[in-house]
Amino acid sequence: MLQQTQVSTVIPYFNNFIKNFPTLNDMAHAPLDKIMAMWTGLGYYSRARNLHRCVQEIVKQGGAVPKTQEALKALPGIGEYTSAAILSIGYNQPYVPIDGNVERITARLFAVQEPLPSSKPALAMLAKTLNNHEEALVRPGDFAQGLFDIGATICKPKNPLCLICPLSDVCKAHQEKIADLLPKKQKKAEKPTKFGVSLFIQNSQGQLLFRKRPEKGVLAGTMELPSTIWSEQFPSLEQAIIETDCKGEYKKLGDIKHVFTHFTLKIRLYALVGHPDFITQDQKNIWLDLKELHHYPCSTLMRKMIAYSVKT
DNA sequence: AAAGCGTGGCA
DNA sequence: TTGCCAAGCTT
Repeated sequence: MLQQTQVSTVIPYFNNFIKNFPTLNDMAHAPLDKIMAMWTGLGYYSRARNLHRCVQEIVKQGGAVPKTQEALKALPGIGEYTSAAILSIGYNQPYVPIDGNVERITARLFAVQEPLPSSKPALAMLAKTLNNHEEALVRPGDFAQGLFDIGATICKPKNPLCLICPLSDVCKAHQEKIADLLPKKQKKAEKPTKFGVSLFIQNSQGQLLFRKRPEKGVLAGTMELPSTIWSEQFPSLEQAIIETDCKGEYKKLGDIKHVFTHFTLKIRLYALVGHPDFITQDQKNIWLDLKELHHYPCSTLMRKMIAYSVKT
């Protein structure tokens, strides 16, 4: 959960997961659908599948979380960082988990001028030397937590609080008064904007028409309103009706904007006038009361669209 | 190996 | 408003 996600965001999700799945065994035997539904709003939905597969694999192997980095990294969703975090915090082994905080601290401590991400290997080499002190090696977990907390609260990306930093004595960037300029970043490509049309379709019982997105790609496996693919410009309503196979008379509701990591999305919303007579009950068409939507995985984008449609 | 993959908070 | 960034992993 914490991968690329702030602690304050994770806490309520974490508590809910622990309540529903007190043991690895509980989660391993839960349906993926339930885990996906509980992940609603947290983003990066492949993490939910990986977590489920990971727990199932551990239970299959006997139920003990592996104690070697090699075995941990072989599990779905666990890479260099997470394996090191488990080993240091969970098993008190002398690993240094290298996240964005540790990279930033390291870049400043050693005044690394090379920009991210190409400096990652060099920063990793340097970061792995940070625990070469007796106190650090006695309590590897506390040492790792300490690095995270310094990064999050003192050695911040902007306006680092060097005046109260316990590392300022040994920080090369601070000595050179360039802490706030590091780490340097390579320029990112400009975000493209994509456009789509989505349809708000309610039946006579007040249920909404949903479909399930493909298991790969953006928002994989989450529920969505019938939608066109997202392309270079707004598709016409006619195109949307053909593409979604939802014939009928529609009225325009308005446009919604949503920002993803690597593109911006603009969605034009239409609502069906009256009730549909064209939708057959089949595999891809799913009618849901809004009250039962929480049993299904649903992106924040889709919740935004639904809220907008209901209000309009 | 570079790109794909969410969302929310904050300057 | 916009851009940055967060306890990264996968392909």
